[in-house]
Amino acid sequence: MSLKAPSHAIFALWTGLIRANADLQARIETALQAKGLPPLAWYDALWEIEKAGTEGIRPFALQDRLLLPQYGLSRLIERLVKAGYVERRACAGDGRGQMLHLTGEGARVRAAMWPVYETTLTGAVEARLSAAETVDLARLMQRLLG
Amino acid sequence: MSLKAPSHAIFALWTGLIRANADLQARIETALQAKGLPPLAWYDALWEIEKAGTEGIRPFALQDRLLLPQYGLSRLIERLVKAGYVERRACAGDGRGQMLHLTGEGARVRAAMWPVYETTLTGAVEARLSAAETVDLARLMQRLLG
DNA sequence: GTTATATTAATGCAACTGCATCTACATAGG
DNA sequence: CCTATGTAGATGCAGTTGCATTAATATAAC
Repeated sequence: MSLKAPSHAIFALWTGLIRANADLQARIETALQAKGLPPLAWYDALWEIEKAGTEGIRPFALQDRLLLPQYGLSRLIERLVKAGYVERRACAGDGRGQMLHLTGEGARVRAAMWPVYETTLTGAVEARLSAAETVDLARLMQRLLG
Repeated sequence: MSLKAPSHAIFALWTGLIRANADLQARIETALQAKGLPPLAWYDALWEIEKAGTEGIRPFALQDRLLLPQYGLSRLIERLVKAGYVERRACAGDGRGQMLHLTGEGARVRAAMWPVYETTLTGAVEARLSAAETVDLARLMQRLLG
């Protein structure tokens, strides 16, 4: 039978998690901001909408993927629309709903964000972890998520 | 010489980090809120101030430990003072500064938060990771932090 | 069809955050 | 002493978030 982890190990994990998250997030946001690009949260939304293609996608379907509450998503979409990156279209078959579509400008901005996002993140991780450690850490993190 | 981790492993790590952080944070905040206790951010501040004892502590000294910007800390302290959990006292030798002290009520609330915090966090982690995995994960996270 | 319940999305309001700036005091250089 | 620069902390404002509620439509029960 397995022993329980001592509380201090769990708290070391927890504080490490918080700090690593804050550190990486800050690096990415700073890099994006330095290039005059939108915040990271927009990237994920634009990407999910872009993947939906000509079909479009319903807001409620984005909710789980984006880890946002309903009103948070509603307002994020509102901003994306106002910025001209996303279009709302009526939803055939459900009068309550809407289909979201990426505009050309939205695609352009998403594409511009990607290399900044990617190089900042991989740069920061590779500076500190070997390939093997990265894989191990990713695997353990998945286990932590159940 | 070591190989670079493939980008997908780094992104798996990154999304795992975000989700694990959000998941644990949400559990703790929910548990605290369910007991009518203040948010998690208050705990750390109260605890640091409590550790400072009768000496008290200067706000700028809390900044690094609490991972807050200067104005964020200023306002957190403002709320803690208004709630009656913290006292500001004049700072001998530096007219700009102040010394922060925990009140009895502050200590009581901090103490009430602890078991909720602790059991929620350890419960969530122990449900998914063995002791060995927890230690490994904590160690790798430290490495990620440089 | 009518009523009850559920789902999609938006919104009023208060609290909170980020950014830039400001005030007050401290320290250094002349 | 006086001025210049640095540091501690607060704050105005605009933008964002959380919570609760609302509006509109859909589905289920009768």
